[in-house]
Amino acid sequence: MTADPDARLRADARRNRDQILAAAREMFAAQGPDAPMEEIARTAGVGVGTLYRRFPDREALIRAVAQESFAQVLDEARAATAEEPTAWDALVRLVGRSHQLRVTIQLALVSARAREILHDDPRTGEFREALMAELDRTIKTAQAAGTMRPDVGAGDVAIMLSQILRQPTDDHDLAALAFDRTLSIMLDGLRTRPGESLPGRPITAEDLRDR
Amino acid sequence: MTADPDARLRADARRNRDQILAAAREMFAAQGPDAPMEEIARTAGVGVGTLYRRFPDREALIRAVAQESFAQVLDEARAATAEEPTAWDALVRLVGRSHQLRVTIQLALVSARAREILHDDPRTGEFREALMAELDRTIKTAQAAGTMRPDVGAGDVAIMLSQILRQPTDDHDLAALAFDRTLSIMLDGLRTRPGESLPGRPITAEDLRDR
Amino acid sequence: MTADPDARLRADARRNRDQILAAAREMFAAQGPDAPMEEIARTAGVGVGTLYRRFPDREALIRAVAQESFAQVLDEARAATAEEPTAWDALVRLVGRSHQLRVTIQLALVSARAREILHDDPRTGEFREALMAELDRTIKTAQAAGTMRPDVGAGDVAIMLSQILRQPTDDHDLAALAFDRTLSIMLDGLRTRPGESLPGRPITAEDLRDR
Amino acid sequence: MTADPDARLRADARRNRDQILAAAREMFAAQGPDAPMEEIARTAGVGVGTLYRRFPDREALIRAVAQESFAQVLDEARAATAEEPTAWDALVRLVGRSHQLRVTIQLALVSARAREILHDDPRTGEFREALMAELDRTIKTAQAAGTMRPDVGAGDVAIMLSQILRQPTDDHDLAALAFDRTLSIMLDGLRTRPGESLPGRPITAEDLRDR
DNA sequence: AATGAATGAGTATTCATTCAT
DNA sequence: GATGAATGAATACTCATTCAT
Repeated sequence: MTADPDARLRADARRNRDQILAAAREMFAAQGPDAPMEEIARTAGVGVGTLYRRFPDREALIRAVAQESFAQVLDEARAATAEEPTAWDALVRLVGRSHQLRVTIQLALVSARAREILHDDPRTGEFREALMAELDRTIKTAQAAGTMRPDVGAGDVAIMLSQILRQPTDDHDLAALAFDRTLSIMLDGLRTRPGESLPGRPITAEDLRDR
Repeated sequence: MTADPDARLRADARRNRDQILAAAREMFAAQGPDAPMEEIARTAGVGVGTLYRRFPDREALIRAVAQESFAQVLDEARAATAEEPTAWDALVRLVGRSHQLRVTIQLALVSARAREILHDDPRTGEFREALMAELDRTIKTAQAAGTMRPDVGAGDVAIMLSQILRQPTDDHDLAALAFDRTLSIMLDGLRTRPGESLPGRPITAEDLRDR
Repeated sequence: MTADPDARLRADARRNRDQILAAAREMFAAQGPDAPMEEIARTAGVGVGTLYRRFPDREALIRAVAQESFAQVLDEARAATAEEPTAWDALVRLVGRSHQLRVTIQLALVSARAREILHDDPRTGEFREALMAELDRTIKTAQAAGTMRPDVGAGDVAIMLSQILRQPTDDHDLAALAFDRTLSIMLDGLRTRPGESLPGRPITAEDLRDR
Repeated sequence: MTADPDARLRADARRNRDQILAAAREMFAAQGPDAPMEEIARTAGVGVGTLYRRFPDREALIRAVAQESFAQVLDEARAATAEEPTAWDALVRLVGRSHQLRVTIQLALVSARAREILHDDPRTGEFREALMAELDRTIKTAQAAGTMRPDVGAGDVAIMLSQILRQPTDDHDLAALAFDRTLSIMLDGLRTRPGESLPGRPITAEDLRDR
C-alpha cells in the first residue's frame, strides 16, 4: 500500500540503495548508460552483489535513476505553476531551473538504449504523461493570455528543451552560459509575434506520447 | 603483371576505403561510434583485416569519418555565402540544408569518446577553424546589415545548431518536422528585435576553439 | 520466559529443519543437487541464514537428504523381508515399491558431485552397508530356493536397480509405465533359467563397498 | 550444397574445431554439460574466443557434440543390420558395441538442460528418428523370427538401453563388467518366453518421438 | 535465534586487435 | 594485399557463504 516499494528496507540497505542511485546518476551522466556496473558499485562503496540485489540488471537501474529524476522535474513544474504569477513566468522558471536536472534528464534521452528501456516502463510513462499535461496546460494558458505565440504546442517546447538541455561542452562555465543564452533566444522566438508563422503544424503532447 | 599494376591496386584500395567510410558513417549514425568493427567491415563488404589495414584503429576511423563530413559542411557553407543574396539568407540556407549532414555531424559531437578523439586531431581542428571563420563572417555581415540581433556571436549560433541537429526521436517524420520548427523558432529568436537583450556576453568562435 | 523455553525452541528448530529437508528434496529432485541455496530456503519458508545455521554448507545438506532417504529404503527393505512369504516376493516388492523413493535415491547417485560428497560420509556408508546386507540375504535365499538364477550377486541387482530407478523421461506417465515394464523384463531375466549363463563373475556387495 | 557446413573451413580452423569438439566431449562426459567453457577451450588448446567463434554459445556446442555422437550410433546400427546374419544378432551387436558411445550418448540424456536444448534441434531430431526407425525394424524382424518376445516395442528397448548406458560407477572396470552383465540379463529378459507377459502396453518409437 | 543484506569469486560472453594463410 | 581465424582482456551477472541487525 506504500507508494515507495523500498520503504521497508533496513536502514543500512536504504543508505546503500541511495548511494548506488547517486553513483549511477553520476556515472551515467559522465559515461552514458553503459558505464561498468562494477565501477558504479565501487563508486557507491558497495560490492557488485549488493548492486544486483537492489537492481536485478542494468535496465532496472536505469529505470530507477530515470524515475527519480523525472519525479523531481514534475515537482519543479508543479511548484512553478503554483507559485508564479503568470503562465509565461512559470514556463520561464521551469525551463531555467531545470538546469540542475539536465544531467539526469539527458540520461533518459541521450542513448538509444536508455530510451528503449524507458519506453515501455509504466512508471516512467506516468511521469511523462503528467509532465506533458502540466506543460500543455501552462502553454495554453500563456497563449490565451497573449504572451506566447499561438502556433506552437507542448511537443514543440518539450523537444526544444530536451535538445537544449544536453551538455554542449565539457567546459561547465561555458555550458552554463550557453544554456542561458540559447534559452533566452528560444524564449524570444516563442513570444507572441504577430505576422510570423511556423512551418508545418504544432507538435502536441500527443505526438510525443509513444516516442 | 599488368603495365600499370599500381593504378589497379590503388583503384581497388580506393574503393575499399570508400566503402569502409560509407559503412562506418551508417553504422556510427545508427549505433554510435562504438559500433563493432567487425560489423562495419561486414557492411562494407570487406574483412576486418582490410579495415585495419586502412585505419589502424577505431580512432583513426572516427577521425576519417569526421573529416569527410566536416569538409562537406564547409563546402556547403562556402556555397551558401557565395550564392545567396544576403548574409541572413546564407545563414538560413546553411542551417536548413545541413539536414543531410546532421547524422555525421552528430557523430562528431554526441559521444564523449568521439569528442575526445577529435579534440586533438589537427586535421579536424583545421576544418573547425575554417567553418567557424565562415560562420563568423556571415553573422557579422548580417548584423551589420541590421537583419540579425547584435548581441549574439558565432559561438552562440554554432552551439544552438549543434544542439538542434541532434536527432530528438527515432520517428523520422516527426524529427524532420521538429527540426524545421525548432529552427524557425530559433531564427525568429535571432532576428533583430530592438529592446531585447541576452544574458551574459556573446559566445564567440574563440570560445569554442578548444572545446 | 516460558517454563520450558528450550522445548519451544526445539520444536521451532525441528520444524524448520524438516521444512528445509523437504524443500531440498523437492529442489534436488527437480534441478539436481546444485539448486540455489537461496531458492531452497525460500521454498522452505525460511531465510538463508537459517538454512546455514542448520546445515553449514551444501554438502551437509546433501548428506542429510541422502541419509533420510536411505533410511526409508532400509525400512522398506526390512518390512518386505519380514512380511512377504518368499524371498523372491520380497525382492519384487522392494524394487516395485521403491517407486516413491526413486527421486531421492536418484539424487544420491546421479550427480558426480553428490556421489563424491556421499562417498566418504560414514553415516551414509552405514546405511549402504545395511541395505546391501539385506539385499544380499534376500538374494541368496531366493537362489537357494531355486527361484533366482545363481550367477548373479547383490551388486548386479543393486546396479541394475540404480540404473532403472533414474527418470528416463520428463513425461511422468510414460516414465512410470517404462519403470514397470523395464523392471518386469529385468525380473524375467533374473529368474532361474537353466542353460543360460552370464559373462564375467557375479558382482557382489563387496564390489560396491567403496564405489 | 555440402552436407557439412564446415567443410570450407581453413585447415587450421578445421583442426581447432575438431579439437574443441573432442575436448567438449571429454569434459561433458566428466563434468556434465555445464563444464566451464574456458576449461573446454584450454583443454582444446585454444582461446575462449576461438571456441565462441565456432560455437556461438554453450547450446550450439552441446548440439554439435550430440549430433556427432548420434551420427556414430546410427552408422553403427546400420552396419549391424547389414552385416549380422539375424536381427537378434544385430540387436546384440548394436547394444554391445555402443559401449564406446556411452559417454556421448549419456550427455544427450543425462542433464535436463541438455535434453531441453536438443529437444527442438531439427538435426538431432532427424538422427533420433532414423535411429528409432532402424531399431524398430530390427525388433520387428526379430519378433517375426520368433527370437524376441512379442510384447515389447522399440521404445521399451530404447529406454532400457539408455538407462543401462549410463555410467553406474567411476570404477571403469567394474562399470564395464556391470554393463556386460546387465545387458545380458536384459537380453535374457527380452528373449521369447511363452507364457510370460509384461504390464501395460508396448512402448513404441512413437511414444518417444517428442520426449 | 532468525533474517536477509553484503560480499566477491566464478563464469559466460563480446569484441578490439593481431597474425597466419 | 585481402581474408578471416585466434587471442585475451573487459564486463555482466549469479550464487555460496558470511555477518550485521
